Amino acid sequence: MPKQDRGGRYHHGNLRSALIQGAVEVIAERGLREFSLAEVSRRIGVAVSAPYAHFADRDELLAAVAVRSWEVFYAEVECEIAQFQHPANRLAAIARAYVRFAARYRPLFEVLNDVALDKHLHPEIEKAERPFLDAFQASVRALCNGENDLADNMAIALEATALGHAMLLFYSDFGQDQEAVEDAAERAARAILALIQGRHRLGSPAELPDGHYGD
Amino acid sequence: MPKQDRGGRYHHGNLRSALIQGAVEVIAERGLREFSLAEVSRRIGVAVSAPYAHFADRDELLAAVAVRSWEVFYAEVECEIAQFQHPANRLAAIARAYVRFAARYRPLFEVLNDVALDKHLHPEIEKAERPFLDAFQASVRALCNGENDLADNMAIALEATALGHAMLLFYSDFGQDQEAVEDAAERAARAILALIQGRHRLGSPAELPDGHYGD
DNA sequence: GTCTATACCCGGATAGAC
DNA sequence: GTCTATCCGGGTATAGAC
Repeated sequence: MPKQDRGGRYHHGNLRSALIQGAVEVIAERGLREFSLAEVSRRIGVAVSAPYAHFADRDELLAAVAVRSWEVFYAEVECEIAQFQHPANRLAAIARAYVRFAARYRPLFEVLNDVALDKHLHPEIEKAERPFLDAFQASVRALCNGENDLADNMAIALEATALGHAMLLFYSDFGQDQEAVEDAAERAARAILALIQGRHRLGSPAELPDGHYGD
Repeated sequence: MPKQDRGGRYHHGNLRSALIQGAVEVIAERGLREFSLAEVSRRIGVAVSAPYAHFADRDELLAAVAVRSWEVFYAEVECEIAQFQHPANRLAAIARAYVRFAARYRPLFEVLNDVALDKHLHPEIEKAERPFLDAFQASVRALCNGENDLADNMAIALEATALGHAMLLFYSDFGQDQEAVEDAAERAARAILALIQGRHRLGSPAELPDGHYGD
C-alpha cells in the first residue's frame, strides 16, 4: 500500500475547482508572491504535473482566482450599497465593504490588486471587474452633478482612502481580530464622508494661508 | 586567466555598503519578495557566500536597507515641512514627500513598509523610524489642540490617505513619468487638506441623513 | 575577506506510462 | 485525467582553501 487513502490512484473529477480553492488557501497562508502550483498540488494530494491538464501555467490559475475574486467582492458591495440612497452614504458603504473584504478574504484581495497579472492577456478579468466599476462611478457622478473634473479627482481620492485603510489594516498585525476589522471599516467610511465634505479642496492648490493656526 | 578583470581575486574592501546598494537595485528591479542574496552577489561580482561575512542572513541585510530607507525618507520630509508653519500645510507637505519618496525610491519604500521584517528582532529599525514619527505626531497634535481622540483618528486617516495615494501610483503603470508622480503627490496633499477640513466627521457615526442629495 | 565547492530544498515545466 | 520520472534553474547556507 504505497498511499494510505484508497490504497492507490484518486481521480478528483473536479480538479479544476479544487485547484482554485487550494490556490486561495495557499495565497492566504503564504501570500500571493510565494504562491506556487507545486504547493497547491501537494495540498490537494495530486501530482505536481496534474494542474497542467487544466491550466496552461501558474498565471492562468491566478487569473481564474482573480475572476472569482471580483465576483465575491461585487456581491458584498451590492449588498452594502442597497441600504442607502444618498451617493455619499453609498460611497461610504463601498469603502466599508472594501475594507471588510480585504480583511476577510485577504488572498482574494491580493489577487484583485495584483499588478503582475496582465489584464490585457486575461480579458476575463476585465469583464469580471466591470460591474463594480460601474456602480462606483455611478455614485461618484451622482455626487458631482456634471462637474467632471471634480468627479475624476474624487474617484481617485476615494479609491486611495479605501485602499489606504485596507493596507494599514494589513500593516498592523490584527490577526483574527474581528473588532479591529470593523473599526478600520468604520474609520474608512468616516474618512470618505470627511473627504466628501471637504471635496472642494480637491480642485485647488494645496496650501492654506500659512503662519496662523485658524481655519 | 580565469577572470577578465585583474585576472584574479578582487577584494572590495567595502563589500558591506556595496551589498546594501546592490540590494536596493535588485529590489528596485524585482521587488522585495523576489529579492535574493544570490542575485545581489552575482551583480556585484562576488561569490554567493561572500555576504555571509557581513550579514548573518538575508533578513539582516534587509534590516540594514530599512535603516537607510528611514534616514533617506526623513531627510526628504524634513526638507519639505520646513517651508510651512501651519500644521495642516505641514501635514500636506508630509503627504507630498511621502508619495514622491514612494515613487522615486520605490525599493526603499517597499522595505519601509515590509511587515515580514520583524522590528522587534531589529531594534535599529525602530530607532531609525522615530524622528519621522515625532515630526508627524507633533503636527497632528498641533492641529487638534488637546482633543486626543480626534488626534488619534486623524493620524490614522492621514496615514491611510498618503499610503493609498502611493499604492494607487504603483498600481497604475506610470513608468518613469515624472509628471504622474507630481500629480499624485499634489492629489495626496489636497486630499489631506480636504480631510482636515471635514475632520469633525471622523468622530461621528458614518451615515448622513439618507434619501436626499443635499449636503 | 573572499574564494570554490558542495549539500540541500523548492519551483516550473515536460514526456510518456496507465 | 492523473500518475511517475525527470530536467533545469534558482535560492540559502556551510566548510574549507587561500
